[in-house]
Amino acid sequence: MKENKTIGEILRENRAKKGLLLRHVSAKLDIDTAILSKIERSERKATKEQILKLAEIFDLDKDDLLVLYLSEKILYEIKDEELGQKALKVAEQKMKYISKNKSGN
Amino acid sequence: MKENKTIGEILRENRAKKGLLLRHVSAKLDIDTAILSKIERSERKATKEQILKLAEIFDLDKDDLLVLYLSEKILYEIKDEELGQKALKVAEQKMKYISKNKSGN
DNA sequence: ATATATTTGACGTTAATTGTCAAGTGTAAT
DNA sequence: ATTACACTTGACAATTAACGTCAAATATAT
Repeated sequence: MKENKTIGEILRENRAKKGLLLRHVSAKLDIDTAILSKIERSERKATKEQILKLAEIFDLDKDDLLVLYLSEKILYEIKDEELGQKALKVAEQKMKYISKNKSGN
Repeated sequence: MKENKTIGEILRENRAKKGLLLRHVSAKLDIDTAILSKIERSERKATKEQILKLAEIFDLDKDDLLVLYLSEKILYEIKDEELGQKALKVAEQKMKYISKNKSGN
């Protein structure tokens, strides 16, 4: 039973839970409501900074939200690629290799 | 015993193996030698089209090279992120979920 | 020293991202 | 049915990043 909501869906749910309007939240982000609307409907991507602010606004765990955000960014890169799955696995391998060989490890 | 060459290193090795100069290969790609030089030293990313041409030029398996290319693109997205590993895993989960729910599956 | 191959960095151009704005749609209450 | 409000949509502008050229600098070999 895996959850599989988009970050946009999560943002919208949390905004509703707090009883906030697009207007309120977008003001805090200092952007037009139009953009926030699009972010919530996955029509646009948020910036990292916006994600961090949103985590604050909704009292969500920043790391959790960031992980979700980054995973969507990754998927965006390979969404139209046949070889996406394989590329992901190779990326993981490389990542492990890199962190193994980090100084101070 | 994992190989861990960059795509740039692979390209340079293969160019050497064929005894070709930057000039020769870059001409086929229709770009300046400067760019190819940078690609080989991982200072620039190639485009997908360039990767496909390079696979042809060096008689390499296109899928293999593309997977490598995509994996580097993915890593590029998260290279400075603490949460990169986690994001990759989540991306893989999502990816599986997506392909499960594809039509004609 | 010349010649050739590669590298470097300053600089355009193009394309993608991020945003605004104004008009449009949906919904609920008067 | 018109007013009011929340949200959505699409055309457009501004900013940033990607992609390229070019000419000068550096290396390497003859």
